[in-house]
Amino acid sequence: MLPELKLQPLRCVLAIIDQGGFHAAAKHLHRSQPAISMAVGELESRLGQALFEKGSGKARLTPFGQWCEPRFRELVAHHDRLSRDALAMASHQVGRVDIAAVPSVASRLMPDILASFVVDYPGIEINLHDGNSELVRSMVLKAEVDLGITSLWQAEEGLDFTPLLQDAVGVVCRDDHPLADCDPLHWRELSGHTLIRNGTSRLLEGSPAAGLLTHSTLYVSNMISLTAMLEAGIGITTLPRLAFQEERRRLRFIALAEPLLERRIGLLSRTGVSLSPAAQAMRQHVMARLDHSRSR
Amino acid sequence: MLPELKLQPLRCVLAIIDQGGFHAAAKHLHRSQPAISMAVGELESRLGQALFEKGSGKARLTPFGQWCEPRFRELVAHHDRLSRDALAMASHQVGRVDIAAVPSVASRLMPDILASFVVDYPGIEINLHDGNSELVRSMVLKAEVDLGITSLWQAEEGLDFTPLLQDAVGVVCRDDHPLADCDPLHWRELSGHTLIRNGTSRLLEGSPAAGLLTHSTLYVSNMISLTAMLEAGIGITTLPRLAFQEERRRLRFIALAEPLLERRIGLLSRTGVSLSPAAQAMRQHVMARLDHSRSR
DNA sequence: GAAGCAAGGTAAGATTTCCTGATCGTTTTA
DNA sequence: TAAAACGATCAGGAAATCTTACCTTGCTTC
Repeated sequence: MLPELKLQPLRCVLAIIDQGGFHAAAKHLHRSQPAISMAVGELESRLGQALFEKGSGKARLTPFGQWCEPRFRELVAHHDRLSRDALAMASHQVGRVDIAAVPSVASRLMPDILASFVVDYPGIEINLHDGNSELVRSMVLKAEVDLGITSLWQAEEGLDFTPLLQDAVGVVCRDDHPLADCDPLHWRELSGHTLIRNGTSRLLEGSPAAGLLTHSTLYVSNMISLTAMLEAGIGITTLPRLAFQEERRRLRFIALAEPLLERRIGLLSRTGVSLSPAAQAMRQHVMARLDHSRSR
Repeated sequence: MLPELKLQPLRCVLAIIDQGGFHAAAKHLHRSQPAISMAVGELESRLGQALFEKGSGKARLTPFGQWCEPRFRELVAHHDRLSRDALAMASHQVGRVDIAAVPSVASRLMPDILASFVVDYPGIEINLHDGNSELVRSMVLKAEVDLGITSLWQAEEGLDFTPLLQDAVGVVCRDDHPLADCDPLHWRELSGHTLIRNGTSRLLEGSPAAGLLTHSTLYVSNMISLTAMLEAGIGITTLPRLAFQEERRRLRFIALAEPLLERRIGLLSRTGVSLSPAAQAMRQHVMARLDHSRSR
């Protein structure tokens, strides 16, 4: 019913108009002149009306051609805009990526990573959320974010986990604490000290040190509160190294040698759906940066 | 640089989405399933990103595909709209035609002609101007109208004249005038009577009756004024039959037998530029109608 | 759990589309 | 009046595109 107006003949018509003739249009489009002639002829027969005046030496539009010209121009422009946008989207020049990361990663690793990312991909909009690993997991699962950076307790249906780095658990205490100079540290040396649990304490579960948790009566989830309590000398806590704020002068981080507890931090994404081009770029960038930083 | 997004593959993508699978889309588009597969594959490689998830049994969009879908739909819709509009324009279903006609034609012939035209072409907008033959000529020449219906004194560069009908000049007088019952009439019988000239009087120029004009001291261009003066018995005038308002009971039209003066009324259009589709339809319609009315 | 079915992908051949090079008629230019 | 430029036409060939036939995979069914 409707004739299919291919874009190439429309471009021919516009080129003839703009360049002022069939020959000029042919040169401009890198085609031979007969190709232009035939494309226009085909289009005209499809529409049932001539676009250019016949018989006269020069190429001049018919009234119908004049009516068509701006509309052809519009359609071609629309196509070109879409083509450009789609290509930009596909080639990671524009787009949007939503990431969720646990606070330690968000504050310690992401600044550098994102700083270099925005240099490489200045057109991509980035949204960074932070929350505990459970929140990150659920945001990825519900597709609220494209990527998560977190530790995963166990493999799960629908989630793909790519390990990035190992983060060793250690003890944090004030610099005047009796433990402050014991390095390396065995878990048994902790017994008898006041242990403040926090969101990462479940890393101890299943290890020989798990028993320490049962004797702890303090639980603080907020990192700022926790730091303040440690600085006040109220007790000690366990933290992965990445979660320890090194700029706290009065606090010490002492690696736990026995047992050696590590959380595996990695990239979390949904299986099944592939990533948006922007998210692909981000994923690749994160992996490259962390591989790079690990190797040096 | 920019990839050429052909419309057919875009239609394939939309059909797959709408029909829920490659096979269904193939049936819907009357193609074989591999054709769909290959078209999509071609498009994906052109964009550098997959539109559909690979490996899974069903056809599901990637995030990039979801981004593309509404845009593809828009572009295809834009194309279809243009295709439909252009076809409607080309096939005289819509459009606009501007006509100028001399008053006699505009009031005596055009009503019937336009009445049947709007039945055949309900979508075409018509603009009818009227004015004396000089104005009609100039409007056509300046492309202010597509067509003119008038008498033309002489052929002119840039104007194409197609005769439609002959309009005999006669004398108009009140029914109690001495000439009222003289039929046929010779121009010499007019001498001695008060002659009121009007816009059509120049038809007498170059004829044996031209001398009458020099003895006339009255000129009235407005037809209503002229009619009133004739009905008041002030004098007589000459008019083409078409310009004579037959519904004036007190006025008579007497054909001039010697000399037989006729104006040729015809279609005026510009040479060089072809007519808009709507004007083509109008031109054809006018010619058909007047041929028809002349033959009966 | 093997058979059957339906999904999409792949390969080879045929068809259509599209482009090129040569040539012609007409119009404009020198 | 000759020369040049423009657009149309034709035959041949290259490229895209479609079809038929067959394969692989995943799910259903008995």
